[in-house]
Amino acid sequence: MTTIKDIARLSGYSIGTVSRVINNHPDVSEAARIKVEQIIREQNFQPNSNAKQLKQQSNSAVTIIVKGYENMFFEGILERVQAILRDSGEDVAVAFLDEYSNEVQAAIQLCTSRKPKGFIFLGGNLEFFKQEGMKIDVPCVLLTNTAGELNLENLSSYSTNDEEAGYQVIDYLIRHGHSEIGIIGGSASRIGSQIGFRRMKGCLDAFAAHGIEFDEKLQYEPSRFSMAGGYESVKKLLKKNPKITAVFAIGDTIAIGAMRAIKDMGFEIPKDISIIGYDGIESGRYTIPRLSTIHQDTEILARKGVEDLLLRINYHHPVAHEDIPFTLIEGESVASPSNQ
Amino acid sequence: MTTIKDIARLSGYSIGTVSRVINNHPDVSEAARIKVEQIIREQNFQPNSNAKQLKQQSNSAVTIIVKGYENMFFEGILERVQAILRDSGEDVAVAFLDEYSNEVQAAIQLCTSRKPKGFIFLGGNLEFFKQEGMKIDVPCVLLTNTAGELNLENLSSYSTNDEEAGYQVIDYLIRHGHSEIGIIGGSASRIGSQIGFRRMKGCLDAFAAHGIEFDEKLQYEPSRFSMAGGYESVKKLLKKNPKITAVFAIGDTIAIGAMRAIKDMGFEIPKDISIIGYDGIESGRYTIPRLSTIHQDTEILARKGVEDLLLRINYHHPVAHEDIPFTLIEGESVASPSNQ
DNA sequence: CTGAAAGCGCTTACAG
DNA sequence: CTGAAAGCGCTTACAG
Repeated sequence: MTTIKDIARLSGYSIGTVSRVINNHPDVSEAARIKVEQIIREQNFQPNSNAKQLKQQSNSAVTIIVKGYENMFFEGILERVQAILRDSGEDVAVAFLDEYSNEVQAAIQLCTSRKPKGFIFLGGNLEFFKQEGMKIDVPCVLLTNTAGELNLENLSSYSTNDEEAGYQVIDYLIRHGHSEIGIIGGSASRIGSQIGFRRMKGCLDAFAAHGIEFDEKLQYEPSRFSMAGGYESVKKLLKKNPKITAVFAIGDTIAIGAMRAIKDMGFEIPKDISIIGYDGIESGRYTIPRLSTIHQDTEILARKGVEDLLLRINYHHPVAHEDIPFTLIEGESVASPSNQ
Repeated sequence: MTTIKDIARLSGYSIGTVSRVINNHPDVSEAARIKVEQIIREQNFQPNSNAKQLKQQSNSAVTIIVKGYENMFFEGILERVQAILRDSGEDVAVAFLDEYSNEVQAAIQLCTSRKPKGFIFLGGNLEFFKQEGMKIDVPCVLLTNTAGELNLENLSSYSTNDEEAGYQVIDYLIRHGHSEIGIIGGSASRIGSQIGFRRMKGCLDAFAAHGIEFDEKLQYEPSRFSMAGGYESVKKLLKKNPKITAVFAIGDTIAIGAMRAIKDMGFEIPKDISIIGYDGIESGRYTIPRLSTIHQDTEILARKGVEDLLLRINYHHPVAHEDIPFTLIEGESVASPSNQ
């Protein structure tokens, strides 16, 4: 195997100088840089990352923590994040966690055993970060949830403005003539740290703005972020409240499960029941009928998240919290209620 | 940070002995083992994996190479493989590759730069493995394709019997009264190394067994393993051959895209056109109508693959090639042709 | 700008 | 069964 020693010997420079060239140190002569780079290319030399990391006291891998299995939206982001990271020469480790597990504790443990350079969280509960987020001693980025109010020195976040989007969804449904609107998804707890809560908050504002009442008991049903979750929760919801004419599923994965349940209950979408999702996943463009939804830009989310993390790992940039744009996509799953 | 040095000091034994305890070496006294293990527990000590791997000349991470973006079947396996590997205490790195890229070359490169312990391939082209598979110097497992005939010393494989399953699919459609059957998916090349080809082979046998002709020009259309691919390919197929009454998509992801296209062309499923997929992904149970398909057991696939890899990494077990069972799931997407 | 050298935290012959 | 020591391939003060 070719090591830095070989490159040193072959180039006529010392190991130290070769190392400096590899790491783009400024204090290297042009001549040395050119010569060393040439030899590296000739030998197709790859520095041993274990040795490098041993010195630098960190593992090369950026770890992506995905909260929830079979959440298709996260799968899409994961693919992009991984690809961008790889193009930047970074190693990528992945850990899938249950939707309800403590991702911060998992990260803390990984810090001592694997020493990753940084974390990207796909989904996260702010409550966990508030409790012991600072125990994670490497840069973190939270995607699809806002952590601005936590003000942690090691946590950036990028997400759509969930509140604003929630508002637009309900406003959109109301403008289509719906007044008995159901909402599914998220956990029932009112901690305010869950993504579902922020979307819900926007919904409530929209109901209030239109002077329409919203009875959580009769119009809300919690659900896991899965198709099975959506299937069960919408069934419960429509059974306990047959007056509902439109459903907002706070994730497309949930919405797709719900569509199937609505169909199984004998209703037509959107004639009998309208449904709108959130995320804008690829699958939603192929459902029958096509799913109306709030589209989050996966590409921007992934790119901003990785860029932020790398700048903080390599150049100690400060944390940032940014909204990324969203658009309401009109599919075929929303219509005016037929009894109008 | 606690290092092996601290454990040595605290336990009263040398670094060497501590290392032997950690690595379960036989030549350690019972007393030493107990004492050292106690201190390790007290200190919550985690060995530095970089140092370990530097010595052992390998990286801890098992790397999963996923061939193709947005292939929902692979995403499901990925989640399970990652979880099982993590439960075994293994680090997991992931690399998503384009469906048509050379995964073997990618692996060879990773070997020199990252030194993984082993690879799990989700999808793979046998041709690439035949050419330079032996250049990968760590154990490999190929999932969802059979590599038995290649007889490589470093490659195990687990998959359904694609030929048998392909046979059953066509047999099933023919028994439903279809004779003009279209097939979509896979690449047009007849190398015989692609998964599509094996399924196709079984299909051809079934046509022959029933004495029905199959004109590849008029009844086959290649497609990427994506919903967009399925959408486009079935459109082409039905345009060039309007007599088709049933379509076999060799992957559920393709099938879901195709269903949407069929609908957009003004046909009803299964009244006008029947469709059947392959894989048995979760999403197929929520489509409208539900997708009929060949179900591969993700759990078994993931578990066998990981088990095999670990046994070969740790105990130098021999390679294996095994068929895993499949079942034809009758959804709602296949009916008898209406003009019968 | 460059080189010699210490040291990161481990593993593993070697000697006893 | 145990310890002392070399060495894995790098990075980085330090000295010049």
